[in-house]
Amino acid sequence: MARPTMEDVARVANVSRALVSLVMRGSPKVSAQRRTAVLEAAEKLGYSPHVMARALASRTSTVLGVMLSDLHNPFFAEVAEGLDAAARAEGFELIINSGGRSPARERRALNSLLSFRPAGLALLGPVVPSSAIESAAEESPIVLVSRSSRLSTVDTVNDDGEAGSRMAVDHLVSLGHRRIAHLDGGGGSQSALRRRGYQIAMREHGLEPEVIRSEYTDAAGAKAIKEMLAARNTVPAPTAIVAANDYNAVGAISALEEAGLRVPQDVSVIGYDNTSLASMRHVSLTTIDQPRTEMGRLAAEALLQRVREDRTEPVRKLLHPKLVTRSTTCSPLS
Amino acid sequence: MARPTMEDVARVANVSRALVSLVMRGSPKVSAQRRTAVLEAAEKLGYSPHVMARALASRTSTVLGVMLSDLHNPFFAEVAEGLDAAARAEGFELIINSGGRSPARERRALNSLLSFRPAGLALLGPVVPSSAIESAAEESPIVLVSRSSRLSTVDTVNDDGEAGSRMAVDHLVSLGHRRIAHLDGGGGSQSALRRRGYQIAMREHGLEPEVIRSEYTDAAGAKAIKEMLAARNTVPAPTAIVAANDYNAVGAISALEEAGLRVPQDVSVIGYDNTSLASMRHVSLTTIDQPRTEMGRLAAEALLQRVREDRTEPVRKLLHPKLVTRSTTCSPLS
DNA sequence: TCTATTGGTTGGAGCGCTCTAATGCTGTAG
DNA sequence: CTACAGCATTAGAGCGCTCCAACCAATAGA
Repeated sequence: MARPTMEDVARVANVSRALVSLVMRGSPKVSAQRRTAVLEAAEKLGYSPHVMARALASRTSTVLGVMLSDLHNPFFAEVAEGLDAAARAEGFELIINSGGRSPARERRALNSLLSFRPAGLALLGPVVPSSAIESAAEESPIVLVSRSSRLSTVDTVNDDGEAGSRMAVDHLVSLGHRRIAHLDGGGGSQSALRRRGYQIAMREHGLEPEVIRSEYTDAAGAKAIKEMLAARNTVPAPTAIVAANDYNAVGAISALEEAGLRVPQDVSVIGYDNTSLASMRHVSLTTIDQPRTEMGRLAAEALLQRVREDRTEPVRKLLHPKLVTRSTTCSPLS
Repeated sequence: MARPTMEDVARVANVSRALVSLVMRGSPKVSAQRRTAVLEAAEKLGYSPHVMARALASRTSTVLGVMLSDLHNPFFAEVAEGLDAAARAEGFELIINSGGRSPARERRALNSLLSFRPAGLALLGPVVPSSAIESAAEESPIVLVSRSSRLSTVDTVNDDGEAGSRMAVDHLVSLGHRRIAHLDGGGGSQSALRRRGYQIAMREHGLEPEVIRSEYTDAAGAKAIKEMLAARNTVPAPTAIVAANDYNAVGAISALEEAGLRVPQDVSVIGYDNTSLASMRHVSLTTIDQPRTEMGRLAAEALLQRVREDRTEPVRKLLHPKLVTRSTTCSPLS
């Protein structure tokens, strides 16, 4: 288990440790002859540099910390993949961590990442209070994904949730729907924006918004629909639903079908995120797509700019969502 | 961004750096008075120890590397959570990494993790050739989850895929099914075992096994079913399907429904893994549950035993799956 | 011929920490 | 009053690396 060190390589290659270091970092000021000698020795010994020692000595880290608020949510997984690709291309390593949707666990995860003294930190959909983000920002550059912030020390990458919701409404209106309800995302990070977009679009079309409180889960979506249907006598049921996100939409669809309503013939449903879930044949959900990989790439870019000190003012990236039409929306019957 | 060091804390607390080190590591041989002085100074400065420096100096790492073969698969996410909880309880940090289901990317991910000189490595469903695992095992203790190995240097944690498949068959037979087909997982890690369990169980019940080649994805499941139905004239269609995993099952269900067959009335379908997907109301899939969190915990335990050198012989954990009955299985109609 | 210059190479200090051995300081026994 | 524990504390070396300044040819310019 004892791995060879630079010293070992130097001895075998008959050069100094400093020269090995230069070769390992790909310095141009090494003769071809020595370079191959070093590389051969390294190869022979199975040497690879010790990242931690390197970080310590160089006082610069090549580690980017990533905290996913939820390891289960495929949305974050895909943002992480975009981040990973971009970071790797620039020679950075990713260390990932999960906060389990709980502020307390997130805070611990955050500290754990910080203890690695990363070059930067990407927080995907964090739910910690912004004071925690602020204090973390004193120790490392930070980029937030799917969460906005007024802090001048952090960058943000978000999709335009307001525009996304408007697209959803526009789509339904163009199909002929008039009674369109919105299941909102409760305290979830982007829910206020999505709700606002929905409300604005409805009013623009001269329609009355109807917001139903919900959460970013399928159980909450089902519950909200059930309660809505129970009140059907007093309030006429909508012919279309703009759900908080894909998970919520799937729950809503289940509840609608259990109540004997067909989707989309009786009620159209539109989700948000375009997670892998939505594209599954069995689900085939019309939804609003966020450019997840691109968001990851932009997050990496923002971080790397700060690391290189190309920039100190905060950057606010706002990406454009787009409508993906599948099988859960159609014109209302009547 | 310059964080305080132990030296800074020592200066403020009017003690030596070594004493601060002792306090930070919770040593009992420090007077209460000095301890509080140090802790106060640390608090005041916002000090927290530098994990990398610590690892370097102590020649022991508190980092466990985790490679998920696929960040999107909720199965691995949950194993990772189990690992995380167990590791954290013992004072270890997790660094996670993804291999994106490609051997080449996995190999890189593996090297990246190794370059942190972790205390141990957990590989969840890896697809790299076992030679890569063998050489990694020379540098760090390794535990494999959802992959078996004959290497005496690595531990493994698996569910009993053979038993799981048998449960699936037994369940269907007890409902009265006789024509039960299996969609297999192709080259996926546990697919051979699941296939074998299916075949053995079928023969035990005096039934003829019918294996249809597929993959661990919903698209593959749908494709396999379509091809099967196209051949219906020659081969009578089965009344029940044992799918390779949940994703595969969901694809299969879509294809069946598109062909006008009802699930479960016309065809029962049973998945494998009991991922969050299966429990979604809209899906409500009968499936075989693997104790994912427990698997993560056992993986962490295996690693930590090796780290502490409590053990050098390999350990092979085999967990018992169990049947979860939901809405996609019932007795055949006739 | 004697400096400059350049390009390759190296020793040594030091990153923030741990760990061993040594130190000072009680308090108790001889 | 000396001796010796026993405990709390500390100096100093060293983990594997980077980086700076110094060094040493070998070549070029005067």
